[in-house]
Amino acid sequence: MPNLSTQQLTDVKERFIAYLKERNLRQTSERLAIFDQIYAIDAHFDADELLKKLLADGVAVSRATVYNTLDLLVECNLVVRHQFGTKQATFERSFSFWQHDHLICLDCDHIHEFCDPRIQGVRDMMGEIFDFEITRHSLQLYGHCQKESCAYRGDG
Amino acid sequence: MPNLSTQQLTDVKERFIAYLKERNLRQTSERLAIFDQIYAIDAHFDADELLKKLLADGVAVSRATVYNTLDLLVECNLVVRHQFGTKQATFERSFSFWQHDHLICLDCDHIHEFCDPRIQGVRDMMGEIFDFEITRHSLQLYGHCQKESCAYRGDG
DNA sequence: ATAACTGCAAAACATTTGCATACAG
DNA sequence: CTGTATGCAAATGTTTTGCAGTTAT
Repeated sequence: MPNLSTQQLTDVKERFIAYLKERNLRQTSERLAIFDQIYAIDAHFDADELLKKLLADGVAVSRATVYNTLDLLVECNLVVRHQFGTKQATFERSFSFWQHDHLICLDCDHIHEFCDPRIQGVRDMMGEIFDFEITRHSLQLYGHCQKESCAYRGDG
Repeated sequence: MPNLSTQQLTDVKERFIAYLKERNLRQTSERLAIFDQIYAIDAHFDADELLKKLLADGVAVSRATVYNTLDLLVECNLVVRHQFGTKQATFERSFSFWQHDHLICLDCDHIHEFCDPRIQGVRDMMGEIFDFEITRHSLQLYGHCQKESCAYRGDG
C-alpha cells in the first residue's frame, strides 16, 4: 500500500469527520486520535496492536473505544477488515480507489498485495449467473516463497 | 456440493483410516463416528453444530475430540476449513477433486458455490510474478440476491 | 440540558490445554 | 503393557456488553 500525501490524508480525515456529522455521531478526541494512529500505520494491524500503539503514544483510550471506532471506520469504508485464517481480525486503512487482494506466505506470514482485473470479471459473471448485486469480495492466495533471498524460504 | 455415492463414501472413509494407520494414530470409535456424521451433512457446518448433531444422535463425544478430529480431517484433506468473516471457523467435507469458491448472501447468509477457471489463471500469474508456489486460495464474493422469489431480498 | 460516548470490568464466545482415566495397538 | 486418545473443566484470547460517569453538541 503506497503512502499518502499530506493532501490525501487531509481529505480522508475530512471524509471521516463528514461521516460522523452526517450520522449525528460525536467527534470525540478519542475517535480522531484512533483515526490518526491508523493512518500513521503503513501495514496491516489488529485491534490489540492498535491499542498498544495508542497507549505507547500516551493516548488514553480503552479497548472498547478502539473496537467501536474500528467499526465506524469500516462502515464508512476508510478501513477494511480482513479475516486471514487466524482467530483475530486484521485491519488495513483503505482508500476506496485502491482495490487489491492478498498473497500470504505460509512460512513467514508476509503479505503481498496484488490486483488482477480478472477478479472483476468473475464478480461480474457470478453476479449475472446468480442474479446478485456483488458488493465486495475477499481473495487470498497462500503459498511458499521460492526466492533464494527469502530468509523464511519453505522447504515443504 | 453433490451427494456421494455409497462407493465414494466407502473410498473416502478408507482414505481416512489409511491416513490414521500411516501416521500411527488410533482408529477410535469417536473418530469414526465424527467422520460419519460429517459425511452425512450435505452443507457447511461449524464445530458446535457438529457436536450437537453427534450428541443428538446419541454419540457421546466431547468438544475437545471434535476439534481434534476436525484437525486430522483437515490435515488429510477430507475436510476444508473456511473462515467466512465470522469468528468461528466453518467446515465442509471435501473430495479433493471438487474445487470451488463461495458466493454469500449478505441478507440471508445462504452460500452458493461456483467455479471459475480464471481463478486458476490468477493463481498461476501471481505465483510467477512473486516467485511463489501457491498451494491454496480462499475466495468469497458477498452481495445481495436480486431474485423476486428470494424471501430475504435486500433493499439496501 | 441531554443524548451519546467513554472506561471499566464482567460476560460471551470459540478454541485450546492440562490432567486423570480409558482403551487401541 | 504402553503410550495415545478421551472427557472434563479450567484457561486462553478476542470481541462484546452493561452500566455509571463524562462530554460534545
